[in-house]
Amino acid sequence: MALPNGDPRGSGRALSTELLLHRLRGLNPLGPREIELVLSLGEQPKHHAAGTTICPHEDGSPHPRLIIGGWACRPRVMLDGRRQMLGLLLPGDMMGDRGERRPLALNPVIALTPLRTIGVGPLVQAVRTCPDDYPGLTRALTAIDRAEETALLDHIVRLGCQSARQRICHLLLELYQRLSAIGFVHNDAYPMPLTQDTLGEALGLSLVHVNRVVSQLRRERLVLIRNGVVTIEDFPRLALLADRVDPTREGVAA
Amino acid sequence: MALPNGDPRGSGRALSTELLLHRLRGLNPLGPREIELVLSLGEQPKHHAAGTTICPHEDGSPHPRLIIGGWACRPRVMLDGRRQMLGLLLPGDMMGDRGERRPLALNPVIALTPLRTIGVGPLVQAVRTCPDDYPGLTRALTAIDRAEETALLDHIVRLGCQSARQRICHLLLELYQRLSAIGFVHNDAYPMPLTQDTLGEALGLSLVHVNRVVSQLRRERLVLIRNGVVTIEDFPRLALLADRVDPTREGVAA
DNA sequence: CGCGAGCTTGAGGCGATTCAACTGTCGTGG
DNA sequence: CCACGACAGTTGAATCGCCTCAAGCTCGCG
Repeated sequence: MALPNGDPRGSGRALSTELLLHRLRGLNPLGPREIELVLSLGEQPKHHAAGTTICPHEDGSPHPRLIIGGWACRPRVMLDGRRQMLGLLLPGDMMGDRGERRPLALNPVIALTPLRTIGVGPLVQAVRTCPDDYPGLTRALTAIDRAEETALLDHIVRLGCQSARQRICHLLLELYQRLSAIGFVHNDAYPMPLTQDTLGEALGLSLVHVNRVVSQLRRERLVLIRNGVVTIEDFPRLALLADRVDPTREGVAA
Repeated sequence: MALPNGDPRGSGRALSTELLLHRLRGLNPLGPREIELVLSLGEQPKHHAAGTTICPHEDGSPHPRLIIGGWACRPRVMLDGRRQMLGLLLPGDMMGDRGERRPLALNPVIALTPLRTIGVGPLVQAVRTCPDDYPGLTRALTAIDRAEETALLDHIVRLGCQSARQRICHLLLELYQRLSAIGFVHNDAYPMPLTQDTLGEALGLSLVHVNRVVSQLRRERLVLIRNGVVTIEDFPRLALLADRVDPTREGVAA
């Protein structure tokens, strides 16, 4: 059940395709032929150092890759040099060309931690040309697309009409849900390698203010962020404050 | 070349399919078979009063519709009753189901002006089942999808890291470009039926502040907004201020 | 040991919000 | 015909959230 953590070291091609398969099956059940296809691809995994730009999409189409381990972001750079994150990428997310439909894919992706990815070009290609042969994979890839856009919409809500407190809580809850789906949450806690600076770039806040709000949330025992680990301490209050209902967690609170 | 204006009255089925065809051809050249398909659909146009919610997507999938005339928006309602616009819809934009790929389509659409739409369910269906038969239409629909996501990304940039001044200018330029593509711009001016209130809901600003900034922009002779008409008075300065480069207008300035 | 990256804290200022009142312009009905 | 309300825009005053500048802190690491 538990998935190896995000550590990008410790590898082997076999393990990588296993991880890919695990992710896809988590999205949608796959038939034997589909499992066969995934495992037979043998696309070599790649490692990227933190800070590397991976997907500049200068000329041709960079083949789509799926993140196996580590975190990344999609920054948009403004004239004055400031950056606005369009989104955060976690294990199981995709980057690169997806058939001309996603301008999001044209934006650069930068590794925030050491990153491990695996090429899924042939897989995407196969599914695109004959989707009827791979119904489960088709739905799995569609689910990834959908999740990506859902994240964009949530991001707009945060930036558009929430206070710094709300934005931070809202994002932490989103991360909770996304990481929970891929087995990174244990005891209401999950790893969070983002610096407060990067958090600010994602949320449209200054480093200083992020710090103040985060430490206040800690004092109020709502969330605890320490040593790269986020611990949700009061789920109901947090969800209420952030104006975000977790669909997977209806009525869990006493 | 010029397109009839956004007035939703003045109708007839024939004219509506003509408009639909015009929009699609503006996106991508179509072959005779494709033109035939579009004109043969005969989907009845609908009128919606301003303020109407059109696409609540409660139960089944509301068939996709294309906007022929008028403006609409996609609001997301928060707990405290405030609204955040996820986007603005202009003539030529689409709403409703698009094959499970777009969570954006699940959000309600509300008419901001009297609105005229035409159903494109069969068309989308035909293109989806055998895209190879309608390459031009396929590309046209893809272009609509792409434009939608591009707008989302621009929206994030505005909300995330721009001042009120910049946000307003940035949005006005986006509208300029989108309306220009469908023939609504004449002499650097275009119709803009949004109230300052709605503008604020889109940009994450208060009505009062929108007003102040808009009137300052007017005093500085950058843009003029009056009687529902926006006139761009100083393009280069505006683009620089908004940190938005218009790809269709490179080097036009003296 | 000293350095750098990330985190923390204080002081001051600006941008945007809220509350409130006032204007102008419609369409409606007495 | 004018009174009326509804609606959009305008303006002022006070407040607050967040930003910037500026130091100082605490680690881990060469």
